[in-house]
Amino acid sequence: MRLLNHDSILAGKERSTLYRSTPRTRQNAADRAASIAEAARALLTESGFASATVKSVAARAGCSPGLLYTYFPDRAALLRGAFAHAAGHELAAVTRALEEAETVAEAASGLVSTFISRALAGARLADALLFEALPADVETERLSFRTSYAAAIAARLQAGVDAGEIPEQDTGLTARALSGALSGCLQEPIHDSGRSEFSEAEAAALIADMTVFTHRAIGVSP
Amino acid sequence: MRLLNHDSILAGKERSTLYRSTPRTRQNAADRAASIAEAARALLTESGFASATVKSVAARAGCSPGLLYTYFPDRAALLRGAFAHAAGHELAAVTRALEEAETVAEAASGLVSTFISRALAGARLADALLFEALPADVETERLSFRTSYAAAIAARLQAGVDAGEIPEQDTGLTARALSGALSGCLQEPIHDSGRSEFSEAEAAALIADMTVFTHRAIGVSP
Amino acid sequence: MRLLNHDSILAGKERSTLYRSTPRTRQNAADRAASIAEAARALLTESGFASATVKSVAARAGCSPGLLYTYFPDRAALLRGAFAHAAGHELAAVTRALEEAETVAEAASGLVSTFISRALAGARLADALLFEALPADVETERLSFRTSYAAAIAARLQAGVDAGEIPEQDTGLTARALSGALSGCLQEPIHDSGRSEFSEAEAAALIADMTVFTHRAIGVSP
Amino acid sequence: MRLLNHDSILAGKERSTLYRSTPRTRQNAADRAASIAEAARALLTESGFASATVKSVAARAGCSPGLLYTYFPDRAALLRGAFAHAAGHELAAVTRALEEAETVAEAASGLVSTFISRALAGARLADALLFEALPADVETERLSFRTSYAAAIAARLQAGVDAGEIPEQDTGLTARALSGALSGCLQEPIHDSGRSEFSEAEAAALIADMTVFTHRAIGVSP
DNA sequence: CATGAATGAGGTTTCATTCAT
DNA sequence: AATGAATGAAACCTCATTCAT
Repeated sequence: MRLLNHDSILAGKERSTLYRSTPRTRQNAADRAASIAEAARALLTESGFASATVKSVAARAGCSPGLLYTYFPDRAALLRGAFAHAAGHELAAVTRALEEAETVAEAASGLVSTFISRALAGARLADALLFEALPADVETERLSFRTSYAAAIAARLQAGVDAGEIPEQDTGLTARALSGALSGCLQEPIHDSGRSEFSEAEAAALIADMTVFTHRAIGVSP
Repeated sequence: MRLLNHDSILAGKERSTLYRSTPRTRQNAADRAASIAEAARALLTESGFASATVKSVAARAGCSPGLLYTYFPDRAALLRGAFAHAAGHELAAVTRALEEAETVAEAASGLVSTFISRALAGARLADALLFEALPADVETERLSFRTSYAAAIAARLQAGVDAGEIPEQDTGLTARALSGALSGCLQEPIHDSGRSEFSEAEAAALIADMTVFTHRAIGVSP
Repeated sequence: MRLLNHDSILAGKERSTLYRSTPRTRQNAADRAASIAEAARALLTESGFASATVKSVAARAGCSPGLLYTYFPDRAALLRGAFAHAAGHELAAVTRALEEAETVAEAASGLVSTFISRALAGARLADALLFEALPADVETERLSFRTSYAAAIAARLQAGVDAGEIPEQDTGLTARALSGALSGCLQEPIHDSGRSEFSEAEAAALIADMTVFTHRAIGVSP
Repeated sequence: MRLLNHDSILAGKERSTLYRSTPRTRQNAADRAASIAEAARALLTESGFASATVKSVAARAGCSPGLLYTYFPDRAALLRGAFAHAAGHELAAVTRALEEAETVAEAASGLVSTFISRALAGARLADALLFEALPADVETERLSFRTSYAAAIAARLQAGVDAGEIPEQDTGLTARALSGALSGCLQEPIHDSGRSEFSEAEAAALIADMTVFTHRAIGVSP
């Protein structure tokens, strides 16, 4: 499966440096970059993008604002990096769930339960990833991740179609619709309600209903 | 059916500055407010929210920046008003399509074809309403409209359930998922592709596929 | 006794008018001007100068902002007028007390008790007149009234000197000092404490102490 | 003697922007803050508060407008700081004069001569500190300094009372009245006359007369 | 006389980014 | 490699004043 290379964002800019690039140097640099991205991610998760100013990210990462520009070309790249860092975990979990399933029906179940249960378990992060206002420069990253989700889903659906498990369809379209549907069904509990804790029962009910929706939508025979 | 009262947003602020409220006065005021909201909407549609500064909106509306504050309490309210102005039309069209249909299957078809055909016909506006980054103050309005869409859809679905046309289900959840699915299926053509013109054939194909998706998802028997 | 002509401020600007100036016209005009000044005074008393915008004064006076400029050349004149309107009453009361007294000692007592008791009785107004920040254009009026107070006091003191009741002194200087002292002794109760109600006992104590201060300061033999 | 801590105003805001606080860093920061406050003070003295815009203060201090906000949280704090910077010197001089005197009579003389001679020597500054219109945000600082003057005077008077040098009295009240009297006696020469140069003889005469006033007022036996 | 919508200058404030050290 | 003080462009918003009606 081919994904958009979100990781490239984390690479930041080409670092012109006076120092020869030794393994030690590179390791330190990677550590720094990671600790900065991690600091940004933590701020996002805790209080949203508005609080993630360059200064506050630097403070959180324990370094100066200036140093940050050694690792990221500008603020947008930093925030995209932080977004990708967090969203990448989610995408990986969903991708794993899709790949582990034997049938397309199981894959759909796995997709729904993985997506929803992780979102409810980390509601604050999910809110940031799915619903919060983003700077225009970062919104592109969100849309790019939606595309990646759709691609992962489409690939699995296509395998299902090829295996005759589900009807012929534009699997790309179905996948984009499903990706949107999963997001749409979470707005009320995660964003509107303002809650951040959810019981197992709530999660189970939501997952059950959305699984039915998804199975029907892709044409799994009951 | 009860919708969130988005129109109230257009009312702007309490106009304590108007000393006496004559019909003539009110009409002029309403005209001005509408022309300002329209200018903002045009700017959004053409070049996104970032370009909609108070100054540029005023210039576009042919008045001074200060006058905006007679009709809107602050910039966020102005932009919310512009968003609501545009989004309200779309919501009304969709609501009409839902209400005119006799069966729930027809309602679903109407929903899908109305939503998609209007979006493809006004792709730039649809992009602004559905995908572009919004200031945090305005994003709330987008989410509020999503809720209104879901409410309109849920009401029609529930009627279908009550009439025995579709299976028992949490119609609120199904509606939110569908609302998200419709949005999700448009990202690629409307936002990612960068195109703003679409052929009838393209629209028809998309509508056809999404209608199948929707009918399956809500459980309309084939 | 000659006072600065504070009333001239109330005259506002020369009113060029298309109408012949009949007695009726003049009366109406005077009424309007007075009602506007009164509205401004009321706003000052209730909520200070910051709240006395041209618009709010007009609203309070039941007329349009534009009309206000028929009677006052600009906002500063309006506020000076309102200040003079209120301060003039106080000055008149003090002047009366000074003039009614037979001896300079009684005059001093009358000055102190009139000034303080009126200030405590109308603490909100006194705060505005004595302590609140004023626009630079209006502050001149406050200083001008201080001069008028000093002039009234000086005249009475000079009579006392001439009558041999108190020692030779620069009565102008003594008067200015006393005027400042009266203001100074009220800052704590009227402004700092934030209170607006004072018991008779409090007033009596303050008056008693300040009377002693004043008698000593001007040299009334005990 | 406990004074209100006006110096805290100069501290500006919590400088959370300074990452590590080294002695070198602190000294530089203090220098900058002082140079900005000094620029503001100079502007006030020369042309009043209205001219002390953030931009002009920055220009005078030789830095950018934005930098001011590193040292002061907002414009009002900056102006309060500048006011306190200047007023603090005056208060310190007066306090010193009060403390150096052996008897309460000498203290009163020292108070009067210090206050008046310094005011006449720096008439433009004195005008700004005592009489000029101030923004509401800064006027609070002026009133706070009046309170501090009164406190310093009251403490010395109370010592005089305790030593039996002057009669029993509410020394707090007497002090507030004296503080007001000193201010009141300077309005004519410093503000109304528009002059900024005064001869030794003028100063001596004013001081002599006010010393008599003050001695009488507090009850020093002749 | 009276209205009140319209003007528009100008101030404060934020924060991503740079660069001398 | 690291610092963090300094920059400076923009944006929002207020409100005294005017003028067409």
